[in-house]
Amino acid sequence: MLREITRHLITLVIFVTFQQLLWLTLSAYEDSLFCDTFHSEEPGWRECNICTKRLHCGCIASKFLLELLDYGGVGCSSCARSSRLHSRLIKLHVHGFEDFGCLDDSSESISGLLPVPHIQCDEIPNGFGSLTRNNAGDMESIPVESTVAANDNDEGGLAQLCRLIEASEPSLLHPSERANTNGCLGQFRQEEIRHAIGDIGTGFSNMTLPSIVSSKFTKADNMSSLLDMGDMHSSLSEPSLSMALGAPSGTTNFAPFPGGAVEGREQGKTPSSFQQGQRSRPILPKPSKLGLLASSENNKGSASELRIARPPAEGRGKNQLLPRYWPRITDQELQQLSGDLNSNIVPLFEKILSASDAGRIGRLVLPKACAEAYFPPISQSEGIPLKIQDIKGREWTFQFRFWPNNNSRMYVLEGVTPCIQSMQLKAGDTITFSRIDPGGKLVMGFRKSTNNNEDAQDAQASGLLDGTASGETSLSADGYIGWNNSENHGGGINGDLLQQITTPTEKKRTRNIGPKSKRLLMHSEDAMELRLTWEEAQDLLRPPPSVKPTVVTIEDHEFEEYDEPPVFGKRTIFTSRSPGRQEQWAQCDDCSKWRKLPVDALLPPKWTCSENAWDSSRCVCSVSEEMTPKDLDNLLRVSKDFKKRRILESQKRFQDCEPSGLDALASAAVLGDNIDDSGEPSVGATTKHPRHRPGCTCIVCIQPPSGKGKHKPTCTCNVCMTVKRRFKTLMLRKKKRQSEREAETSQKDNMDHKEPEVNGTMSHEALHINNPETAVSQSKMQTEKPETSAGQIDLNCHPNREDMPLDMPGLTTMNLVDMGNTHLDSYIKENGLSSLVWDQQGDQTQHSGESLRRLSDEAFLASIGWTHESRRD
DNA sequence: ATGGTGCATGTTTAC
DNA sequence: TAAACATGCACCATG
Repeated sequence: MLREITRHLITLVIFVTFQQLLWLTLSAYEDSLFCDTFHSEEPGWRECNICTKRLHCGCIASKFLLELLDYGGVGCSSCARSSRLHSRLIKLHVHGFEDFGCLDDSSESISGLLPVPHIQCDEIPNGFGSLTRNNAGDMESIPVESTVAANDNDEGGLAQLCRLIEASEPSLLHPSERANTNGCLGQFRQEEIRHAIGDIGTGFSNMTLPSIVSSKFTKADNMSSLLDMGDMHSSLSEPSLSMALGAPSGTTNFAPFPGGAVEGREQGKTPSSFQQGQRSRPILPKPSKLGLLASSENNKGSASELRIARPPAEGRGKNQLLPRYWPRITDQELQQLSGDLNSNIVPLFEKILSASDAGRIGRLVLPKACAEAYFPPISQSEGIPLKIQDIKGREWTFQFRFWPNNNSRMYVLEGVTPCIQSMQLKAGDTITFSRIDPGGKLVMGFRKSTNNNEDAQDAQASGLLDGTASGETSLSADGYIGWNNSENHGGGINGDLLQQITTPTEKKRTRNIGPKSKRLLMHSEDAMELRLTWEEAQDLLRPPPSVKPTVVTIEDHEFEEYDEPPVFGKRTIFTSRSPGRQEQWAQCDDCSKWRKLPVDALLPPKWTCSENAWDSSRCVCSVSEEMTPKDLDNLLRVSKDFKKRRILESQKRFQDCEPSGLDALASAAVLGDNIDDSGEPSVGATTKHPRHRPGCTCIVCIQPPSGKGKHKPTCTCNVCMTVKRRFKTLMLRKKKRQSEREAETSQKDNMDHKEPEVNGTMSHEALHINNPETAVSQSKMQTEKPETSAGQIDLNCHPNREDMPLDMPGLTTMNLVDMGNTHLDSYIKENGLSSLVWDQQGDQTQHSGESLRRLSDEAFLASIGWTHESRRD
């Protein structure tokens, strides 16, 4: 690590030193600067085609081992290996930069070549390239724009260089190195790095082809290979090249901007660009992340399609359009589209769908500038219906409107859900808007992001879905305006060529990553998964080992407080095969055998038989299980029942403390909330579980101590009101279900008596009792289908219970239990199960006893209107 | 209970 | 720092 840092620092110093020397030397030449387009007038001198400034290449070469080439470019004066390249590339071959791979003649990389595209005369002093390494490990150069280099004086060369390296090759520096670098320089702000990225990216975006070429054609001095590859990619690259270079596009119908890309604020910043653009000067749009995208996409491989952000077409206020909304359509796509539609397609803008855009609300937020530029003007908030044709020719009518927002407007397209769904778009995909000329008909298309959701989320969370989001991989050529692969109309585009790979480093910048953004996109499935995982985790929480809790007594109630966070423990199950005797069982991680443990045993996350300190006879995996498989099945089932019974026991404890009916309900609610019905193994036998910590806002913790007389029937505290409200709701719901069920039952009776009531709830209960296996599965079903469960339980309720007043003073847990048992007895007798008698002492066989207890538990829960569903509430 | 609507608000980004 | 924008949320309508 240290060596790496040192190596980089040395490299930086050398690099900067060289840069400073170059600067000084070039400055000495004053007007003798060179351009990327120059011609030879006399030996040793080159003159810029544009500004006619002259550069005596020989002097430079002699000092810096550079030389200008007759056919354009700069080569190493010693090896001349990099002497030939595209005329718009200036290549610097710098000795002494072995670290970047130069001077390695055998290297397959572009080592040591510093193509500096579009260098203009006034850029040369700062126009030094830094190196980056593309995905394939090839070396590429990244031009340093004047804006960055201008800071050189402020930050110092080293800082700039570090920044450039950082920006151009985030992976080059290890994070720690990065930190060190930042630290030592003390002035590297992420912001600046970001700008550097943008700057560099812009350069790339404008040198798309050259950069690719230079990176791909490792024998860069081999013009033939360049040409060969150029032929191979000519269809792809040339149009983009022409676009990128700002040359008048003769190969595309897309030429809607008289001023090219240099417009708006760009004009002010690069005034010469416009002029030069008239002379086939490269377009130098404002540095933007877009450029980074282009560059990143350009890095993706030799066969990458070049998706260049196009400056917007003419429109109102088009000058204010952010580059992120610039349409990125390849000329190839454009040509194909125009051909397919037999018209001239004018890309207007595009937008990456946000979660809310793609959501069910059906509102697509339009970029304000885009909406005002390309959509009809609207003065009323209600807006106007806007017809937009999709790529299948279907015409959609959206409501184009706006909302007042902070003295501004927020434009939306309403009613886009059907369209979005028909295109099967999701957050992260890009929707595009184009115009068909003549006629001005609006057309919408899309580009699918083949990345998964999390990528989109990443990008979204990190604010990268603004054009730099690289979720748009595998961009279909047809897809720009909606021709997805399945609907490919042909066009001879090799899909493979369009595969684009995104590097993580391009996706994620140091900014906006992490919890800073609260807008993490979480899809429902993910949220559900997370929730379940969280719940599972909750069940596995254990008090921190070897940490004694601080017992705080508040109004006669003891609360355990832990200074340490809880720890995860191994899942165990609790059961009570005989009355009053609780057991804990754990499964060995090695042999999967179940071992019995003391109830109070807490296991680490990983536990094996060898750690079974409580049973020396079963402390090795080779020893058989204590239980038969059948017992094991029962055990698992009983475990679930045990959990439910704990509810009863806890409620009994509350009842012993003279609880009111509300207390019982509240207690049930609390327990129900905390003890899920999932049948999952429970934590140790303590109700003061460690999850309740200071600051916890769960219902247990916010509830005032419910000691004696704390909650009277007339109490209107939040807890009581909540419980009352919930109870009332449950009763109403229950009553409704009851009536529905009665109607259903009577209807069934009238219809058919032949078919046994297999699907009826009673049969289910009977099966529970007669068939333990079924009982287990059914029990599981109950867990998974709370509604069904509730339905079953309802049959056990006392008919009069429906009218039971909420505040009935006599409503105690014991009453409820009694009622439940009464109902159960009735139910059993009614169903011919009189042989199975509820035995409080547990003298029954294990199966029936547990089943009955379970039924009793369920009956109790039902009797208080407490269903799985309500517990989840 | 669910979904639509309009607006408010917090976050991000560009200047 | 202000504008833009993504999303939250209250309110209302509907089933």
